[in-house]
Parts: sequence; C-alpha cells; structure tokens
Amino acid sequence: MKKLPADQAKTRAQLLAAAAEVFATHGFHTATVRDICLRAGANIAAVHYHFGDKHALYTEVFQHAFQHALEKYPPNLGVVDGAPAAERLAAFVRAFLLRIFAKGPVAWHGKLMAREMIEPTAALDALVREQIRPMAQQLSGIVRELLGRGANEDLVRLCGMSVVSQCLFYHHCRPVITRLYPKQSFEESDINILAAHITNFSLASLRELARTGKTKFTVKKKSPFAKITRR
Amino acid sequence: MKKLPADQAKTRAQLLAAAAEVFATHGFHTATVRDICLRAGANIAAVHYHFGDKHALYTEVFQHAFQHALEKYPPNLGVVDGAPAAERLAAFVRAFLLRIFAKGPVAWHGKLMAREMIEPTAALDALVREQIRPMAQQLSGIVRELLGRGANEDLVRLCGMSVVSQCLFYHHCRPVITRLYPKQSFEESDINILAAHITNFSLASLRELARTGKTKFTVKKKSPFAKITRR
DNA sequence: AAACGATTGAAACATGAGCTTGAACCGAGC
DNA sequence: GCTCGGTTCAAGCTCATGTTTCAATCGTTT
Repeated sequence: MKKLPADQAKTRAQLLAAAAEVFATHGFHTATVRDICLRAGANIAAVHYHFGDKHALYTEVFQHAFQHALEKYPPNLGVVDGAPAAERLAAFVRAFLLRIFAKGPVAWHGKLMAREMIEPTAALDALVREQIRPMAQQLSGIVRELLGRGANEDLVRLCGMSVVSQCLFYHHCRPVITRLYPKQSFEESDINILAAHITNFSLASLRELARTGKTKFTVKKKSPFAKITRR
Repeated sequence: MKKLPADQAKTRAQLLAAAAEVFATHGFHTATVRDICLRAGANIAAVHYHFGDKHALYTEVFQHAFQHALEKYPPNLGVVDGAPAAERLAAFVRAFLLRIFAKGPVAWHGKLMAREMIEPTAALDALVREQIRPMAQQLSGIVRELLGRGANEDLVRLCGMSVVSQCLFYHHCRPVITRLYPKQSFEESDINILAAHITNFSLASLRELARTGKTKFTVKKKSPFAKITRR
C-alpha cells in the first residue's frame, strides 16, 4: 500500500455505497458497472481492481447492507430481555418495520433482500446462517413464552412466521397496497400504527390459543387431507 | 388472414406460454427473446410480428397468467356465500395457498407477481383494479363478519391484510424458510397444514378481538407516537 | 532526485441483446 | 395457374455492457 490507505478505502467505500443504491434500485442484472462507477466518481476499471468483478462487488454490498441495517435497528430496540414477552414482541415488530421502511442507505437492504428472495445467490446462505437464524430464535423465544409452557414447537415456529409475515407484507406488497388504498402512506407515524396493529393482532391470537389450550398441535403429514389436529 | 387462423393462433399461443415460463424464471430484463422463441419453436422475428416488442409481449403474458390462475383456484373454492364466515375464511386461505404454490403453468403467475412487486409495470394497475380489489373486498366481508358489528373499517382492512400476509409469506420468503427449516416442503399436504395454521391463527385473533371488544379502533395519525387507541 | 508500486484513467475488445430487413414460403381467391 | 397478402425465416445491424489493456499518475522509499 503506497498511496494513503485512506484513499484506497475511500474509493472502495464510495463504490460500495453507490453499488448498494444501484443494485437495490435496478437489480443485479439491470444495474450497470458504468452507472455505479459514475456515481462513485470512480473509473470503470475500479470495480475490477477493487472487487474482481461485478458479482463479487454485489456479494460484498449485500452482506454489508444487511449488517448495517441490523445495527441501526436491532431486533430488541433497547427493550431488555427481562421485559414482559408482550413488550418484547412489540419492540421486535416495530424494529422490523422501521428497518424495512427506513429511508436512505438503510432502505437498500430491504430491496436487496426482496430481490434475493426471487433469485437467491450464494450470499443468502451466509446471511441466513449468521444474521437471520438468531433473529428467528429470538422471536421463537418470545412466542413460546406467550403460548405458555407445553406449546408444540411446530406451532411456535408457525406462529413466529405469522408475526414476521405481517411485517414483511407491507414492504413486499407495497405496490398493490398503495394502489388498493391510496391513503396508506409509510411515514414513521404510519409505521407505528402498523406496528401496533400487528402486535395487537398477534397477541390476541397467541392469547386466545393459550387461553383455549390449543397449543399442543401435531403436524400430521401422511393423511391425504392433513390438518393440524388437537392431541 | 389468409393462413389458417389456427396457425396464427398457434404460434401466438406458443409464444405466450413460452414467454410466461421464461419471464417467470428469469425476469423481464434477463429473459431473452431468443430463448422464448426457441422454446416456442418460432422465429426471432415472430415476437415483433405478433406482439410488437418484448415489453408488449410481457404485458399480455402477465395479465393472461394471473387470470388463468384465478380461474383454476377461485377465491371461494366452491364454498357458498351463505356458509359460516370461518368456513369461508378457511376456503379463501387454502385457495390462496394452492394458487401461489401450484405447479406448472399456474405457478408462473406467482413468480411474475413477485417480480411485479419489485418493479411494477403498467400492467399492475389494471390487475389491481380488475382482479385484486374484488378479492380484497370479499376478504373484508369475511373479516367484518368475524369481528362482529361495529368493527372499525380500518381494523377490518388491517386484519384482512394480516390474513393475506401470512399466505404470501411462505411464497415470498421461501428461500429463507427452506434454509432456516430444511424439513419444510410445499407439497399439497404441507399446503393444507399451512392453510390450517393460518386459518387457526387468524380466527383465534379475530375471535379474541371480538370477545374483548377491541374492535372499535381509531387511527390517530397526527400524534408523534401514533398508536391504535381504544375509543 | 530517481525509482518503485499501488492506483487510476481512457480507450478498446468481445459478447450478447433487441430489433430490422428483405426474401422465401404457403394457403386462398381470381 | 397465377397472383396476392399474411406469415416465417436467416442474417445482419446497432447498441449497451462487462471486462481487459496499458499508459499515466502520485505518494513513498531509497
């Protein structure tokens, strides 16, 4: 390294930032290296020099973006582990929504993720292993506590997904929602309303399942018309 | 039309079918006209001749695919309007899941839709207006009935989305789910299990909300930390 | 001050894409 | 039988893109 390390880091960082935006906006294939370099104020050859090729650049961008978003809006949002499960659920939901509806650089991770859902790359495996699985286990812990002791693990898993699904929906289906309900916007005040609804809806369900004792389900796979049946 | 109309229709139909598959698999930009024509057994020029250009072909494919899927799995799945709301909800959920997890040609509409969520085209406006809005109203009717008289319309809308979100999640996040829970598969028996869970979870919530009288919510938008508050 | 080596720059290369072209084909009608 | 017009075909055109090349640059080291 002969030149100032700061200079090298600068070009690299600018490329990463520009690439995140361009990849998030246009997708991997439609994004052009020329566009990225133009925005980064770098030469076309810089991508090859610093990252090897376009795909290697994408991989770094994807991992970097997700990690950055998780740091800004951690899944517990400052609520301590000892807090009541309902509070921890509310924090989890609100953090999730704030994260995927963030503006600026933080927003890119959601768009990159959405594209990754359609065409997964090798980068997704590492992300699930290192970032998503811990979040899933954290949520499972909250749900398990709300369903009460003896709740079946399959049910815990399914209910966790029911919670997350509601959060992701507003992001994933935003084009349909805005066409269906033009009044719906996604400012922070709207996010708080959505978070409150999702928390309420989920808590109501978990409490009712716990109250009526429907927490010990078995998944029967073999029966032709399999249903979740009470044990 | 000098040649047999059947011949013209044949090339057109084969192009549409091939294009649906290729667009669903690769996305609009990555899909190539050459690939589509090869699969359709047609010449490259056929797309220009029959549809004008690549994008016009896509538009026709998208509308055609969604309509076809809705015909195969109608939202009521044969359950009559007079049936109990819980039954109608179960049918709606199961039809939704069967539709988006169908195999073969019916599956393409789900993938096209997922791509449309990331990069909406003009075709989406018409689809929401003509196909999705009626489904949303049908679901709202079911939810309204389950929440009981006097339920706030905002709450009905939000709960409807909570139901749909759970269905879409397994499709949209499949890459993460299969990495997180490798045992999860999506055969018809699995779909029935998921449908049963989503129905149970949603019914439990709607009943609890109705039971505890939390059905008259007002959405306060102005307050800095807006929440859904009981009236 | 000169040489070095990491970095950047401008241009070109190779490839693949959508689209166009003009001829060939082929059934139908005079 | 011959023309006509809708349809198909092979080839090529034009352009954008990822990648490569090699010289220029500039701080550092000797």
